Amino acid sequence: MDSTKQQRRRGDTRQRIQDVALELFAEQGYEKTSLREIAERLDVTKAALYYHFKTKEEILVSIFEDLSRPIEDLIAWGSRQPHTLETKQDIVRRYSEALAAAAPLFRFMQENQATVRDLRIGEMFKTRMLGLRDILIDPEADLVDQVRCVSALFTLHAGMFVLQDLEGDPEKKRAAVLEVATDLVSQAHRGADGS
Amino acid sequence: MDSTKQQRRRGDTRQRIQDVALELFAEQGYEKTSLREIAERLDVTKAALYYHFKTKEEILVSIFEDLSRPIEDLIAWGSRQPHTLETKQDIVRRYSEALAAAAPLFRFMQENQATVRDLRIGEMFKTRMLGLRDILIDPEADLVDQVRCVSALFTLHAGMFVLQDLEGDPEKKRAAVLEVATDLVSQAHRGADGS
Amino acid sequence: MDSTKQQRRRGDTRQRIQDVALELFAEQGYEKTSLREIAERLDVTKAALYYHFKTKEEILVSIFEDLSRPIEDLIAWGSRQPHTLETKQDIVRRYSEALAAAAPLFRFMQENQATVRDLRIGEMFKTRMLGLRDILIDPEADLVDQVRCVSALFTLHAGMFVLQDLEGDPEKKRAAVLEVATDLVSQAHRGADGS
Amino acid sequence: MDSTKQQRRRGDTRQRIQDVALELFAEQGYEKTSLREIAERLDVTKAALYYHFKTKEEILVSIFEDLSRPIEDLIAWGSRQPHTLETKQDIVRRYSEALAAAAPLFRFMQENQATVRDLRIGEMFKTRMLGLRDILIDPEADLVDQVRCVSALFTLHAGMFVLQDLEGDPEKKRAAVLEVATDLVSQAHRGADGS
DNA sequence: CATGAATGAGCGTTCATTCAT
DNA sequence: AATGAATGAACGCTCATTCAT
Repeated sequence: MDSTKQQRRRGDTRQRIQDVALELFAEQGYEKTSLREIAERLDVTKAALYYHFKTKEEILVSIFEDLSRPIEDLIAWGSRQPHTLETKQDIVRRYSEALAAAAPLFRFMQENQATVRDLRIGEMFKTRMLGLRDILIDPEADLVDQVRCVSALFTLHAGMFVLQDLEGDPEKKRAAVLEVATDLVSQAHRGADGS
Repeated sequence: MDSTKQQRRRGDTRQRIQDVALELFAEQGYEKTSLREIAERLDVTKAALYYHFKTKEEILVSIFEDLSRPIEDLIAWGSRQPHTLETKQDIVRRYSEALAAAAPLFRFMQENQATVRDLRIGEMFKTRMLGLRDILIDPEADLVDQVRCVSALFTLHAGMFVLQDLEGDPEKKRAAVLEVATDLVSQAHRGADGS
Repeated sequence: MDSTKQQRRRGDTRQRIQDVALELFAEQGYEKTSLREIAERLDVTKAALYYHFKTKEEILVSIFEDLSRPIEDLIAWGSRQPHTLETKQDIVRRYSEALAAAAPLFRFMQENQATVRDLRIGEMFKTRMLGLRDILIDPEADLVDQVRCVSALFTLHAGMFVLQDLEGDPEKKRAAVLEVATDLVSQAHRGADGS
Repeated sequence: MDSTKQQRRRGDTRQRIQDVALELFAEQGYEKTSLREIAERLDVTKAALYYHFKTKEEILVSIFEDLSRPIEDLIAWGSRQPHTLETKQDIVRRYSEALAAAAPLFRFMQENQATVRDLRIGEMFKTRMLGLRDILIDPEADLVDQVRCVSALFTLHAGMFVLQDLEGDPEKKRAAVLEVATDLVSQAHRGADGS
């Protein structure tokens, strides 16, 4: 008797809220996305959102926690490895994959920095980034080489979204971005090492 | 007879609005900065803002137009130069200077991309960026080299703000960022050219 | 346990908003009646109004639609009748009754023409009036007779409100107005027909 | 050296304000016409309006006083005449002319009754109307005949504007309206008289 | 598992008006 | 004869949030 739609909906409302919310957050920004809008798209009431999440911010936090777990794991793993070039290149490659897998979230993070900064996930994200940086950077390295590493990170982040405007096969673009990032990290490593 | 404060205020209110607005926009984001807040800081009423600007957006537009003029000029100049390596390096160096001169504005632009995207300055900014890109990139160059150029741009942008957290002399940091960016552009040029 | 007042309020807020709104709109005009005023009279917040209606205009539209339904029906009915004198007299009589039944609304419509003109109900109202006119007027009739019919309509409308200032039994006044209107329509019919 | 425009403007600003104001008041209504709008059309500042008039209401009052003088005179004249049918017919005819001469003002008065009611001109207008009514109506006349006279008045007023939508020569339409109004007054007179 | 009804705070904007110059 | 600069009050509207049912 139940429509398939209704059956599908049973029990997965929480997930559906997260999906729609992320979509809208990424598309329009956090502030400009209202709970009313999210609720309307899901064909539930605003109050229903509050059954599943305590606040608007909590919705975002839950999305962030769910989708950025692989990256957290990656960083945890990386911290325990020796700071060899191979490790660094590995990290860069895996990070590139992780970013691609959770692209909408990271697009959101990049485009809403001002907002995110004083939300709970702001601190979380910053901590992760610093963790990543510490894996890639040798603290006694040349300042220029340190910048190279940071630059590699930004290349991965921004590359993702800015290059979407460009023509061409997305996989090829990602490969190119990865190559440049790897290059930067390798140059930095050689600099620190080489003397 | 008049207090100095009052004298200072005569005639420069428009400028003072822009200053305070930019400060708050950069600090808290565009959406989270209310006109009430701006007005209170200036010790005028909200309505006074509307004497000088037609809308909230107009305040931002006026700031953008005033502060980004040097960059517009730079791009205009660059477009008329031959696409040699020297030109590119020159552009990168000058762009770095221009960014530093209007740092709060560009910090704002970077941290409020989602918001800015559907404001008038969104289009303006995008157009400028594409202009810059077209100066640095050779269209028939390798995809990887194209990414290098875009990466150089982002390094300049992001480097500015992320490296503020780091220890050390700001001028030295800017020099390091500039070096990495120049490097990237040079590598890209050689790639396109050399083969 | 609940106060009667509170019980009364449950579920009929929408209706109460319409009632108070119409009262104030008719008394002071649409523009000069603020949502704050309506809300205060009902002892709810402005935001509560927005739970029940999307905009201020929507409140008015809903009132109009609810109260002018009988007239819409009357016109629909009239359009399907033969254009005999009896039909016309019937329409006039019934229209007079319908106007009396929704007097505050029509008083409002008459006294706020400039405002109503660029609201959604402006068009609706105009359409209805033209429908009525087409029932009463024979298109090939003498211009003077056409005016008589329009005049009959205005007599009904205006009579309602202007004659309130006058002394005397309201029912008698309505009867007098109706007689004059019927007279005008009859004269017009004879003119068109007779010769 | 001066442009003709500027020369024309010398000294007649007050008049120009009235002209533009009436135009906008009639077109959009009193409330929806802001002083900013009037000032902009005249290419002066809002403050300039306040040099010539004390308040927004004063602008309207001055327009009303200037344009409705002929009607005031007409009523004054009428009050001193014997209440014969000829006088009444004369009044109706002359009133019709006067209305046509100041059409925008009377269109405004009709479409902004709710607003005008609590402005100074509200009282003035009402007084005039009652004066007119007292000329046309015999107090001991039948109620129906009294309604006929009021109806004649409304026919003149409304006819003016509603019939603009209709096809045909404006002068002919005015003549038709006048005929109906005269008719109504004559019938009323005969009724009162005849017995 | 969710809704219906409401709130309090705040927002961007507009308005008629004032007054020193 | 008019402007430049500002004000105070209000307005329509939206938002995240709450809570009894």
